[in-house]
Amino acid sequence: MAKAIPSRSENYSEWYNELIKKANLAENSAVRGCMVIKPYGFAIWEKMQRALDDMFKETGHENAYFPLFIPKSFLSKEASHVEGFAKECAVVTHYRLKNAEDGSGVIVDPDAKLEEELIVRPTSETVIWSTYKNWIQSYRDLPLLINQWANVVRWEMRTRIFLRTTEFLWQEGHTAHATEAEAEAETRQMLDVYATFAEEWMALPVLRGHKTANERFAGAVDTQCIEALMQDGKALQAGTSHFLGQNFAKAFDVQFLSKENKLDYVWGTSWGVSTRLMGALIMAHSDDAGLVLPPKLAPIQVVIVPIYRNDEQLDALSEKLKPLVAELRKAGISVKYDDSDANKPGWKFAEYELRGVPVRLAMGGRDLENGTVELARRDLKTKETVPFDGLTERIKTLLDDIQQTIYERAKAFRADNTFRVDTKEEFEEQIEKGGFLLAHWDGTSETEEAIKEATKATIRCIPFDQEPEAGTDPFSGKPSQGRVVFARAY
RNA sequence: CGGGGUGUAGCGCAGCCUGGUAGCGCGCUACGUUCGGGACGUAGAGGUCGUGGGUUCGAAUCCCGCCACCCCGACCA
Repeated sequence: MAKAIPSRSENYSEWYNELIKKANLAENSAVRGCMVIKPYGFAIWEKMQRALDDMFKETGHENAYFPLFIPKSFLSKEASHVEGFAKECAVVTHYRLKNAEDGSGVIVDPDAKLEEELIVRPTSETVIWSTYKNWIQSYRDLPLLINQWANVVRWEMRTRIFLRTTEFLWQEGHTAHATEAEAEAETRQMLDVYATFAEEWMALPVLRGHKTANERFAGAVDTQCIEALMQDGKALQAGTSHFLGQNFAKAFDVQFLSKENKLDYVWGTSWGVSTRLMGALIMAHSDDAGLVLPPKLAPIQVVIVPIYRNDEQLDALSEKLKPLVAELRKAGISVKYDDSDANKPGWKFAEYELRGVPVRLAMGGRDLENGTVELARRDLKTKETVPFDGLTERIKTLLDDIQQTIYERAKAFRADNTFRVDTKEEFEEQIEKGGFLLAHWDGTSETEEAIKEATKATIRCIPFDQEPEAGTDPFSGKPSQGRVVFARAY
């Protein structure tokens, strides 16, 4: 047991950190708060990117790229936007280094001070809207549907690998529309894209809803989000979509001539998901033996382990297994055939469990005689001996089943950890245990703040499917029209 | 930014209190035996003890500064 990780119940954060390291997803870097994403981890991110990118394209978006640096003056054009991000911006002040006179190394050349300082983008609304001003003149230029894949920097006080790093990777969509209704529809459409991606690809059930004013994106009129529940009972915001109204259009003077020859400001949206999704993926499904990956995002879907005593046996197994590898690949399944002599089968079994490979196929001398293989599934940790013939179909079905089972399991977990609470006492007791709390809220920021102060819980969202229900806020005693979702969050 | 903890071989740690030849386990290399749930033997390689100063005949060990990382809180995707 050379590579065991701590259990979730022992220490959830240590389990999370160790799992990421041991499964070769990522590691901390020489730079504070920044991570190195390792090949295995990046392969998962690439699969996420691919799936999302396809969905963006299907909904009519195009990719582009805008600069890493933002002139300081841009950021201050939208008042609430700058207020939201000012505290966490990295600033470039100089453009040259030189050797120190005393030979102690390189120093910043004081003569190379930038006239206008540059901000490393914490998000790109400002630089993009300053560009849109030039791109948009007429209603014929609209809608403008752009996405970019990029890195951003937010100087956070406390970082946590994948969940909150100083630099992270993401995509940010930025669209401009002729009408308010169209921009609102776009905001909702992209949130639904995220929800579909989370549920169908990540096997992660999510709640969809609006953020409260407190939790809203700096510069947005409305922020919509998908919220997921992690195994430790904490909530995680997995994606956001913002209706920007005409805020950025006005800040950057982006106007267009309508069909009626009237000049008006365009309506905007922006939406994003980040490498934080990796954290969500890990925390939602994995267990004490390691990662559990949904087949649709697993870099390796099937690992094949031959069990042999000598070269002759390996040759005999390979002769049987290599055509299977080819057949599985032809069926679009990613397969690793691990015939390396470096480790014993038992070691390999543990290793691939740690790395979350959904299906393991083992074949030894006995199987060869019987025309069978051993098929093991990572999600349930069960295994069965099955006929060699018809394996490709069987594995395809199995992968689908695993994808479904992981999703259902996460959904059941969420159902078991969602509670309707009606009194302050119930609320305070339950929030300590974790989970989503459905409680009445009087709609005021003051009460929301007070609840956060008292319980560390925030309103994760006002669900789209909120049922109208008369009640009273358990904290303020004031009337409420419906329940919102509270939780402690990452 | 507050509170706590840790920095010694690739990884995990002991040694520090009480200064005196830098150690253990895993991993790594070679060879042999093994191989159906994290194998074993033999022989090896590998460390300016985070960093800068100080005390001392002598510092991983004592003193001061700095840096980094982790955990817990306040801010955030």
